[in-house]
Amino acid sequence: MRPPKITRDELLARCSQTFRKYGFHGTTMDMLATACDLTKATFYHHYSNKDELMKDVLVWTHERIGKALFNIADDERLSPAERLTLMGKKSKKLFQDDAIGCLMGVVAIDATYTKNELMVPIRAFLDDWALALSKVFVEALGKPEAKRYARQLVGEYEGAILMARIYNDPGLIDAVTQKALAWLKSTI
Amino acid sequence: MRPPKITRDELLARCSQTFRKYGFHGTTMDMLATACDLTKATFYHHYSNKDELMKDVLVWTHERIGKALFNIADDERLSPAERLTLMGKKSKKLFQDDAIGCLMGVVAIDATYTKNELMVPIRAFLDDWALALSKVFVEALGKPEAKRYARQLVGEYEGAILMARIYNDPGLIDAVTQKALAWLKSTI
Amino acid sequence: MRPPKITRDELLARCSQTFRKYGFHGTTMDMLATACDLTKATFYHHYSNKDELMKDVLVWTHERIGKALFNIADDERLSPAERLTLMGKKSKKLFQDDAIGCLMGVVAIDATYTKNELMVPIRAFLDDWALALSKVFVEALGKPEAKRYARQLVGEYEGAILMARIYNDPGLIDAVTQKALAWLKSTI
Amino acid sequence: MRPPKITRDELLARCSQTFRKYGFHGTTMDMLATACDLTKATFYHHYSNKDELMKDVLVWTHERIGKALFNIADDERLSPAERLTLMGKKSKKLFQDDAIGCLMGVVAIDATYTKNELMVPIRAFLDDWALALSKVFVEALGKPEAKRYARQLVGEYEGAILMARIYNDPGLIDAVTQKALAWLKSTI
DNA sequence: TATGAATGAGGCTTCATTCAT
DNA sequence: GATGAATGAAGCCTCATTCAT
Repeated sequence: MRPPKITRDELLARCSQTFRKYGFHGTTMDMLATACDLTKATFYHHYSNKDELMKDVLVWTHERIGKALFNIADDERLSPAERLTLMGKKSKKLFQDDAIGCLMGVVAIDATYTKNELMVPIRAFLDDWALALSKVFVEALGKPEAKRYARQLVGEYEGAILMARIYNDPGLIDAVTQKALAWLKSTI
Repeated sequence: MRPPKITRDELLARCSQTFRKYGFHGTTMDMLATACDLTKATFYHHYSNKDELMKDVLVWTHERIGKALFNIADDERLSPAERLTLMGKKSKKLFQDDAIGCLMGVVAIDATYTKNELMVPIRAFLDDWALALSKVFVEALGKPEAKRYARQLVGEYEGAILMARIYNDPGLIDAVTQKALAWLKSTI
Repeated sequence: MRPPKITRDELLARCSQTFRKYGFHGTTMDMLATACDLTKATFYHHYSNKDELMKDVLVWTHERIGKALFNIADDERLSPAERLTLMGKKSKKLFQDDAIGCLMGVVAIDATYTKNELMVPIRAFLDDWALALSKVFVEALGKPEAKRYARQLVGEYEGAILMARIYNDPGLIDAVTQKALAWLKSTI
Repeated sequence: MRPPKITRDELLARCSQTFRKYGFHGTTMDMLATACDLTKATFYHHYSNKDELMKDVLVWTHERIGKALFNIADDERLSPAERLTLMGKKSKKLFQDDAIGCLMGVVAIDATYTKNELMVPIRAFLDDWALALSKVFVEALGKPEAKRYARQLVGEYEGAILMARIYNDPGLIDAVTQKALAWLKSTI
C-alpha cells in the first residue's frame, strides 16, 4: 500500500480554505481535489462524501484554527486588555488569509435551511468563541454580563468579517477589536 | 392575450425570498419557478437567465424593500431616537419574515469570488443603508463621525442577522437597535 | 377580422432567405417570425408547423425564384449562348443575394436522412433546373447528351455555390457559367 | 484503472460519421454518445463541448481520412492518370461509406453564418485537397493553371457528392473523375 | 388576426459518486 | 492507496407549439 500523498490534516486545511472562499454549494468535489493536488477518485479514498467532509472540516477548523484563537483567552500571564488585543490580531489573520471570510458564517448561510446537521458544529464554534471572549470581560463585567457582551461581540466580528469581504477591506475587522478594547478599558 | 399568472413584482418578491433562504448557488431555477407557481419554461418567459434575474432581484430588493426602511430616516416629523426605533422595528420585520437573513449578505457570500458583478448592487444597498442610519446620528455626532458610526452599525446589523439565522433567534437583531438607541440617547 | 400584416408571398420570401442562410435545424421559429416582423404567435396563424412551412417554402422557391431562372431557357428570341449567359447572370443574383447559398442544397443536407419527404420538392427543383439547362444544349449535343450534360452542370453549380459560400467568393459561381459557355461555343 | 470503452480515434471516427450524416445542428450530444456506446455523461469525459468536439472531428477527418486521399497525389511510382484514377476510387469510398456526403461540405453549411471559427479547418481541408489534385495536373497544365483547375475540380466533387446524396446515386461522384481523367488524357 | 403568456420535451452541460485496474 | 473511466441525476436553458384574451 502506497503512503498517502497528503495527510488528513493538510487535506482538511486546504478544503477549509476552499469552502471558506466559495461556500458549500459553490465548491465542487473537483475544486477540493484540485486544491489537494489529488485526482477526484483519489480524493474519494480520503473522503467519500461531501456532507461528511464538510462536517469534519468544520470540526477540524474549530479544533485547529479556532482553538489557536480561543486559547489566548486562557493565558493568565496577560492582562485582559492584552489578551483581547492578541485575539484581535489573531482574528484578523485567521479571517483574511488567502481570502476574507469566516468558514462558519459562510457555511451557515448555505446550511441553515437545507443541511441542518451542519449547524451543530457551527454553533459549537461560535459558542466557544463567545465563551473565550467572555473570559476577557468577566473581570470587568461579571459573568452574566460578560457572557451577554461576548455573544454580541461575536456577532459584531461576524458582521465585520462579512463587510470586510464585501468591501474588500480587512481593516473593518480591526475596528471591532478597537471598539471592544476601548470599552474594556473604560470599565476599569 | 392571456393574462399573466404572476406580476413582475410578485415574481421578484418570491425570488427574493427564495434566494434569501437558500443563497445563489443553493437556489435552482426549478425552485424559483415553483416558488412562483410557474413551470420552468414559463419562468424563462419572464426571466431568461439566472444571473440577470439575481441582479434584478437585488436591485428590486433595494428599491422596494430597502427604501421602505431607509426612508424612515428622512421623516422630519420624528425625533432621531424615534426614527431609529422605527427603523429597528422595520429591520426586524424585513430580515426575519418567512426566514431569517439579509438577501444582500447571503448573496454576497456566494458572489464575492465568482460573480463580482453582483457585488455592485449589494454594495449600493449597504451604502444606502449606512447613509440612512447616518442621518439619525448626524445631529448628535456631526457628519463625519455619524457616517463612520453608521457604517459600523450596518456591519453590526449584518452580524446580528447572521447570528439570528444561525441560532434561530430573531431577538438578536433587536439587541443591535437597543444598543444603538442607548448610545444615541447618551450623547444628548 | 384584421387584414394580415404580411402577405403569404412576402412571408415565404423572407422564410426562404432565413432557411437558406441558417439551414433547417439552424433556423428557429423565432428567427422566422422575426424575419417577418411578426410575433411568434402571430406567425403561427400563417403557418402552424415548421415542416409544413419548410415544404411550402421549397415549393414557393421553386415556383417563384426557380422559374424566373428556368424560363430564360425557353426564350426563343435568344441564341443558346445568350440564354446561357443570362441564366448565369440570374443564378449569380439568386444564389448570392443577402447570403451565398442555394436553399435546395442547404435544406437537402439537413433533410436527407431525417426528413425524407422534403427531398421530393428539392429533387423536383433540381430536375427542372437540369431540364432548363438541357434546352440550351440540345441543339449542340442532341437530347440525351444535353440532358446528361445539364444534370452534371447542375451539380457543378451546386458545388460552386457551396465553394462560394465557404470561401465567401461569389465569383466562383461565374466560373461555372464561363466554362459551360466556352464549351457550348466550342461545339458549334 | 478501468480501461476506456472506446479509443479517441474510434470516438472521432464515429462522431465524424454522425456529423456527416446529420449535420452540426442536426446532431445531438445524445446521438453522438449513442454512436459511441457511451452514456452522455461518459461522453463528456472524453469531450467536453460540442463545438470543441466538432473542431477536432474536422481536424481528425482531415488528418486521418483526407490525407489517405491526398497522399496518393505524391506517389511518384504512378503516372498522373493513374494517380487521378486512384484518387477517384478513394473519393468514392470516403464520401459514400455508411452515408453519402462530405463532412466538410455538410458542416460548412451549418457553420458559415453562425460558427465562423469552424470554417478554418474546413477551408484547410479543401485547400489541401485542391493542392493534391493540382499535383496531378501540374505536368500537363503548368503550376498556375493546374491550381486553378484543381480548385474548380474540388468544387465539382463537392457538387457531385451533394447530388449523389440528394439522388442517392453514388455513381455521380465517379462521373467527375471520369471527366477529369478524359481531360487530362486529352492534354497530352 | 394578433399577441403576450404558457408549456412539455429536449438539448447542452455539470455534479457527486462509483468502478475496475 | 491511486487513478482514468464511467454514470444517473440534476442544473441551466431553448425550442416548437398551444392558450386565452
